[in-house]
Amino acid sequence: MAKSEKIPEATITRLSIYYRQLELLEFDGYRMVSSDKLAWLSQGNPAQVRKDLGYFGGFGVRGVGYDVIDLQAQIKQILAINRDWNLGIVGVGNLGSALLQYHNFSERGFKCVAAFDNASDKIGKVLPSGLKVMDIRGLDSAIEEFDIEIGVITTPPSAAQTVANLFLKANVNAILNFSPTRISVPECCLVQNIDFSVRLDILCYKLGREIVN
Amino acid sequence: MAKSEKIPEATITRLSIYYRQLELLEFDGYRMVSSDKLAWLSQGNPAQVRKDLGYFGGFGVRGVGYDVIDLQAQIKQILAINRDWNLGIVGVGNLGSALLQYHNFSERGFKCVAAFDNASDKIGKVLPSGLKVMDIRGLDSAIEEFDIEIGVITTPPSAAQTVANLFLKANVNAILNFSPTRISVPECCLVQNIDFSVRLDILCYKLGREIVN
DNA sequence: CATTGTGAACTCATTCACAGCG
DNA sequence: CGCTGTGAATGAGTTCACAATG
Repeated sequence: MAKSEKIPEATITRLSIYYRQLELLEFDGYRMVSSDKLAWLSQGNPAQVRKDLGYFGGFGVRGVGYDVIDLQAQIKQILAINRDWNLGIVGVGNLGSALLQYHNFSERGFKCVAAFDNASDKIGKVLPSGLKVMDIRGLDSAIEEFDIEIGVITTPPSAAQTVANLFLKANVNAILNFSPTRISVPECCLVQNIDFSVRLDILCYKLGREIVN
Repeated sequence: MAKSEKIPEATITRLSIYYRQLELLEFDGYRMVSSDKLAWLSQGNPAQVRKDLGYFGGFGVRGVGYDVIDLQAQIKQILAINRDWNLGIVGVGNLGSALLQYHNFSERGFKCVAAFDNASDKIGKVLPSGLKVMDIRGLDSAIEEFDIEIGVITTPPSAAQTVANLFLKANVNAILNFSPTRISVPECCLVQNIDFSVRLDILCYKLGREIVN
């Protein structure tokens, strides 16, 4: 019952996954779902589903399950995705460009409101979305103007720390870092790393083991 | 000493990160590094560094540290990234196209050797890399021809499971899944998910908490 | 009576602390 | 003497098992 126990980050990850399954369930016309079914769909364990949800309150009905619509609303509220968030992307290379057009972001309320680069041949270019690439030197004022809340780094690794510092100076203290390096930031700043090659390395490690064994 | 203890996946993740720092250390001219320094660079704990490395053998010299070059070689061997791996990418949208040109992959020995889509306006198109987009219906034979070992899914979520099944049928049992959905595969198949919006949801959750508290 | 909610048990991962060694 | 390697201690996260209940 919303006891302020420490909540594992893995729980938050799973809530996000449950949420997606709930969308599909609603689409398929389900009104209620059991922890058993939700766990199965999310490739998890029913006890875990109940415990995860239990951290935030008793959303279920004993003997029946969880209301598909209601639980979506609850999770949206918990994850604070019941509103839009403004993203600013730094680094308009291949990956940055892809993210700027990525439907999955806009559909889910993540709005790319500004794009920055330091290369003169990119600055001023108008992207397919209609957004004009801005000079990184204007980051500070743009953050205020566009109310950017989350910074996205899609630069080469050598520039990542510099960009992070710029975000920090401009009071953006949530960063999604796609560059394959760890940036160092003060306690107050939230970072999520998405490092493709670490993921590939893990696959290779396991593939390597398999072949050996 | 290579005791076949169970090794945490987190250890593998960290090895990948240590490896990157070792590259930088070598570049900066360092010959030796202590667990203390490597931990600091990798934003971890020195005891953890030693334990992680200890799972695979005693690579260090007491009183001195680890040889920067030698440790790189050891980690490459452990992660099985001391050779190239062939990737096949399915879904030549924004993200897929970005990955196909992503330098970080090719530099690290991950070779995109084939690209597939099901949209007739994409099939046959020649990508900047020189690769020609193939019809997904030719996946099976292409996998053999190009010796594809790792399948990359960059399709919309609705197609992800279908693509995964195609990979499985063609005996590709390592998948990097960028679609924001969980695919279900048999035990023998390795999957790594890279789900951008889950990462963003985590940031939002924490941002939401901060504002409240 | 099926299914939730949750303390207790358990499993897995991290950190400590120090013996071992170059 | 300094730093590694590692068993032991701690801490975190998951699963069990069952009482509570609509």
